[in-house]
Amino acid sequence: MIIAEVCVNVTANNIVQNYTYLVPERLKFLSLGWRVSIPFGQRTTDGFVISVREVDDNKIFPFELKEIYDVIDDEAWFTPKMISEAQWLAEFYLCPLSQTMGLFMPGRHGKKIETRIEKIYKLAGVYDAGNFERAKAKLRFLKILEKRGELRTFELAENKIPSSAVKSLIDLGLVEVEERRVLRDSYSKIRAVPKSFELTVEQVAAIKTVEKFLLARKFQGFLLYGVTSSGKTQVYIELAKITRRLGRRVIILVPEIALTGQIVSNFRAYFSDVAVLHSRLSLAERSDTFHKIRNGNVGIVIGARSGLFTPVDNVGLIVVDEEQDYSYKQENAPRYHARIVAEQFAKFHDATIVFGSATPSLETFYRAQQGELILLKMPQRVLNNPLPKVECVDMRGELRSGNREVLSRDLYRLLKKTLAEGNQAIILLNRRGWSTIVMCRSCGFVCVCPDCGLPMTYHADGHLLCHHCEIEAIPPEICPACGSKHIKFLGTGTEKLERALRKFLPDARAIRLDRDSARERFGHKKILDAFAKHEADILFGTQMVAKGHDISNVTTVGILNADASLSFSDFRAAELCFALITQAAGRAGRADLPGKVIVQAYNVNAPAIKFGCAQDYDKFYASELPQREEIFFPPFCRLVKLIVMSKDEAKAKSFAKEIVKAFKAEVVKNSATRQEILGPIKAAIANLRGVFRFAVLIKTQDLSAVRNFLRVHELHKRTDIYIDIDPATTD
DNA sequence: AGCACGCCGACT
DNA sequence: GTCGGCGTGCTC
Repeated sequence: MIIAEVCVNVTANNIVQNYTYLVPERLKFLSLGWRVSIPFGQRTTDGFVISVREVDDNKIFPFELKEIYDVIDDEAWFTPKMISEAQWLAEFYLCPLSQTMGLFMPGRHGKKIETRIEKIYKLAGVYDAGNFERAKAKLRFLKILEKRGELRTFELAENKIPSSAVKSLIDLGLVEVEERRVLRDSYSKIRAVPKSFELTVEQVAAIKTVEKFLLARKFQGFLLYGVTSSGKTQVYIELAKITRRLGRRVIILVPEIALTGQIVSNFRAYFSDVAVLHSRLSLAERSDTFHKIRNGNVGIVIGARSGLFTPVDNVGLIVVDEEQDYSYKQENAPRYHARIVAEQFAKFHDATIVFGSATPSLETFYRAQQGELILLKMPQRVLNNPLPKVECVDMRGELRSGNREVLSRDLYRLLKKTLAEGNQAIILLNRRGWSTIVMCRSCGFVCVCPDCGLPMTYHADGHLLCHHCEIEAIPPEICPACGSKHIKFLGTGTEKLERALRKFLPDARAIRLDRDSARERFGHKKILDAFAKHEADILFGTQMVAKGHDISNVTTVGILNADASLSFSDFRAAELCFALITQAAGRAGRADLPGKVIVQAYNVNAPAIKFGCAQDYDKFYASELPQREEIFFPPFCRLVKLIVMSKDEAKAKSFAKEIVKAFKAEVVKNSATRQEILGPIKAAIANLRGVFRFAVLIKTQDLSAVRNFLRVHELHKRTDIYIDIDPATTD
């Protein structure tokens, strides 16, 4: 008899092993990678075949074998490579295999996705026109087929050919039908023409260095550290060309959907076999794209972090663009970081990996300094565009001189000048909504989300909105805590900025780009396209405005509340702040139109602001690194965050304390390398829907020792703990 | 995760 | 006496 090891697709931390099923005779073609529907306990669910083998009919199992019901797809969904990658992910992130296998599917559960089939009609024999003198439609159909070779279903109507004519010609054997699968692809229309230009000396040098390793087909990592507009994309394209010439494939990762448009059209100008993958595609589209990749018809996969999880094989090059970007981190389980995963996958493929950034993460730059990654520098902008001039405005000074507005006087004047000259401006304010905090002036009460406890943002539509849970509430007129009427709306979001722009620059055409204004599918693209076509003078909004687009008329960039993020206790706050300023500033100016940037901040002496304004990454890095070393944080250690949950606050806390105690006794004491454990502290979201949450932070130089500890105590199997390896935040 | 089994409180 | 609360344990 034939039995199969099946990974059962139920999301439960305590189901870690695979289950054995009997393969019925009619499914004996089954092999590894097929998705199947199976009985499991009292219900039916889906599962993934991990292996199939023949065993003796008399073999007895310590449990009752059940039969696989059926297959889900028409072909094996997972390739062997996908399965081994999923297995590695499950080991690394300490989560069930079913969860990591799920990353490689278009939806959470294996559901058959209907394929779209179209019929192709072809001439099947020689016809005698004389027989069709009175059958005009039939004759027309035959003539078109003769001329064009084939006709597709939707073209029948265009040519006014009735289905009756088609049917009778098929019956006569003069026309044959072929069914062909249609592959849906909403990016198929994007195309661009290669621009003619010469590569810079730095670009050529970078390409030559990487080329050697591409040819050797050995794993090697690179950091392409190039200032904004230094032409990193063109380097990726040239490297992709080399990789394709070697017959190998390419994965390009970009942080967000908003970015993919630009890079997709850049690549489409050079390659015809580009597939695009990100989480906003429809299930059907994703499924079709997988089919195309599985059958080897794709040479280049461009995607957000989920672009890693496709059937693409024989990969020679992986690019992680804007590697410092935190949208590479998945916040829900499995909590992977695409930068880490990409590097491991590159090793599996003996591929070259290139991390690209103008403001590398401290982790990556440190690795380059240590020689783990080869550093490729591109300090010059293409066409020798000068970097824009950056001026920092101290908003405390503005306040003192009586300006309580959102815009400083300098920025206001600069905007007026920019518009008068017919140029465009970008303004970054990294908070959406109207007021970022609603507070009682009498007692200090702050309106918080009933679900997660984080402060709620007031929106211009009159609602309070939790930016974490998307829950809406009505702002109170009197304080629910003390009954006072002094409710104040504090802090500035993009909606309040919008009013300020309309008030002070009434003639300017300004469009807002944030999650609210770009909610619809391809919403970002519409707004950015409109701005690129100069249908607006000012583009303002959250960090989306700073990312991945080049608009040549932009001469002015304003960054408001640049230091707002510095008030968070997060150890990465300075790094994120610096990166955002540099990125936004990089949007300004071109060769004949020098750019100007105004950074508004309260704490103008903070290194992130100072070096951000100087656009000096090296100095920022030099000032930040020793501090990280002193407090023992990445890049000097790896972080593992545990969140312990319970409806009983005391229980959660005491359990978290037990973990800390055990870790100190078993790991910190016995380890040859440095390990620390902090906490428990109340998590940033201290209570989620009645469940109390405590955070424990492990700082380690030996991840596998930590993993081992968690496994020994079976903490990864528990439903009341979650484990986050390389977390984005520490609480 | 689900679903069943099991052991204690308030109802026709 | 039973209906149903959710704690515990298992699923090939």
